[in-house]
Amino acid sequence: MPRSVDVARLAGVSQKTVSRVLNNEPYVSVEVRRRVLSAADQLGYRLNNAARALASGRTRSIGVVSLGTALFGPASLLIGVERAVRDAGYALRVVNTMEGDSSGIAGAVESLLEQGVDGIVISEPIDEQTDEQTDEQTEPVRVDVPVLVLGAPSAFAAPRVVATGVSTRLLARVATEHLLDLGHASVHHVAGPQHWYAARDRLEGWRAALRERGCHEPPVQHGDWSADSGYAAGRELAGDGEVTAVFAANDDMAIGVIRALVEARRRVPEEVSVVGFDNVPVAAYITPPLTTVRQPFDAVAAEGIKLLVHAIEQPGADLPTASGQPVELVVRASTAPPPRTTPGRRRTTSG
Amino acid sequence: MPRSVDVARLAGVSQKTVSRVLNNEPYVSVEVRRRVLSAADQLGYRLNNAARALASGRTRSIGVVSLGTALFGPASLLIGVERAVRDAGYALRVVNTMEGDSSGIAGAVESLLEQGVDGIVISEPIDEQTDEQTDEQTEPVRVDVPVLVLGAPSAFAAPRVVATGVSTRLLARVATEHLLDLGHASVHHVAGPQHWYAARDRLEGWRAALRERGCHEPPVQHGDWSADSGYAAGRELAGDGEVTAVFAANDDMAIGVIRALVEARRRVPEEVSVVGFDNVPVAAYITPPLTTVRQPFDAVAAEGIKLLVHAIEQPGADLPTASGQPVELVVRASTAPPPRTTPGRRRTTSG
DNA sequence: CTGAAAGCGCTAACAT
DNA sequence: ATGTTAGCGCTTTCAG
Repeated sequence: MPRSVDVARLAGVSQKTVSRVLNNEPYVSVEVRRRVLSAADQLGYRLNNAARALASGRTRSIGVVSLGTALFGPASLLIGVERAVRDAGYALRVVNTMEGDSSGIAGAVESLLEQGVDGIVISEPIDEQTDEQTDEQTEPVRVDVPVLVLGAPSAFAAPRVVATGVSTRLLARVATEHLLDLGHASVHHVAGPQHWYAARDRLEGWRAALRERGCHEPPVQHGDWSADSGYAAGRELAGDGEVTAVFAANDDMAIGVIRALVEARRRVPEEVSVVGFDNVPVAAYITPPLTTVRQPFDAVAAEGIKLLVHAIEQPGADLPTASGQPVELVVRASTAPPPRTTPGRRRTTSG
Repeated sequence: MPRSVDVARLAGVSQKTVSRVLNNEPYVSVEVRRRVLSAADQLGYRLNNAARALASGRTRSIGVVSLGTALFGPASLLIGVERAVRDAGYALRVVNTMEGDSSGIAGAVESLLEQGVDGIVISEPIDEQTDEQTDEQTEPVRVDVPVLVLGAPSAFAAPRVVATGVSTRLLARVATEHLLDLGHASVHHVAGPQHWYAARDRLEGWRAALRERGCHEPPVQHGDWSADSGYAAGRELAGDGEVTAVFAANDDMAIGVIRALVEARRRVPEEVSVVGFDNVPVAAYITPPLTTVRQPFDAVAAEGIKLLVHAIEQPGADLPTASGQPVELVVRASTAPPPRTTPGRRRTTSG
């Protein structure tokens, strides 16, 4: 493996000059730069990042703590993060925390810190297990690099938390209002697992919309993001004659709900409208095509990483460019006005 | 930041002994080990990986070149890879190659090599652009670490390629045979983009099944994995009265196909059967529930990483434990026997 | 079982 | 605009 001294020798310059060229530092003549580059190329020279990191104290890498799930949301967010990190000239290191992991986020952060990262992204964190027995005096990790928390405020206590993701509450609200605007008396909700901030956030958005319109708040169905759980919730809902509109916290659950309704001979959208969340690629092609709201994952990731990199490179004041992403409701065929009912003659199931 | 000498001082031992303890090297008395560990804990000591890498020449990290897509297959594979890598005690670095990337895989590999990785995983590679103008004398990257290619043989020329992923051909074959077994005269295929090895592989599996049974091979429809493209293919297929069975190269496209058929008033599965590929989580909940084949992503990733780590740690002979994964066809409601037709009276659309 | 010395390949400060 | 001198914090010999 050729080292920078080898390049220097071949180019007839000092080793430091090679370093200058490779780091695009100023004060290098064009001629020398050319010679160095050519020598490096000729030798097939590759910079040794470990040495660079050791000497400079910076690794030029960012670590991300992500959920080990192929769910559309987390997966899309990770892709956005990788792209943004790479564009910023950093390398990406990934640690997944499986749900129910004992060490959890703290352990993942610890391992990233040990690897040496200049910044950390915590993507869509879920609440730590606060079981009594797990609490073996877990002293909080000492985090000395900036941390970007994507999708949950205050989920991680660290000195340098730079941004605390997007609120999907507004999106949930828009989804709910869409149904209300169609004339539905109220909207049922199939929520995600409540130890996910994203799930709680959407639930609150739904609740807020209902309150503002003075609508009755029906009991919440709880799912785990899977179509499977949506199906289970849908079976409950299908038995309730009051249900005319359902907002599911993600598209997969919405698909499960629709399936349950269809099996129960409740027509979608004629009898029951369903709205999802995410706009997964197949949303437009299921039957009926699903009305949903699109999440701007790439934009969120890009903006977050911009902030994080800023915090890494200029540890001064940070710019809270909370440039609100546009809300995009995608209306398809799964939503419609409620079935006509003569007021007063409406059959009620609730006691 | 405390260093290992600080720990040594506090524990009253030499710095080398600290190193021994932290690396679980033998020949350290229990008492000394305890003292060192306690001192390290007390100081909040964290090993510096850059220094370790510089001194040892190994980074204990593995790099993965992945596609920047949230498609179920690639995303699932990445998760499996992360898990396996972590279980093996390595860190994971990720570089995505966006489709149509000019530098492509070679560039991604180069950047991983510069970061310093002990091994490289190339996940589901697509063919490099072989356009004339892109061929600017791209000298092949000099790769001096073992490489694991997941999902495509010989896609990357390197001295130490250890394994060359699973063949999905067999799975495609099983899917096709399922339709043939139901009594269909032939099976149409909606293929993935042909610069993906996975797509070609499945196409060949389909073709092999047809050939073996002496079936006529209808023209192939080409998609890009999206439900959108499946829908377009489905519209073509819907217009052809001969079509009674369709095998799509992934579930998303299958969903698109079904949508197109439904819109064209061709009933699934009564008139046309559809089989997908992957067993995405919603497959069971669309209408009709989709028959598909499951891919064992986790097992594939685990086995591949096992091989890679072996190649890294014992650069001797490698064990080709090609322990074939079990094939799993998931039969649901989207497939059924073909509609009854009186021989000779069948309406034909083709000229 | 434990320790001392010698780097790993680079960047950071200070020359020149 | 370029070169010199010190380390960065570990692991690796090699001695005890």
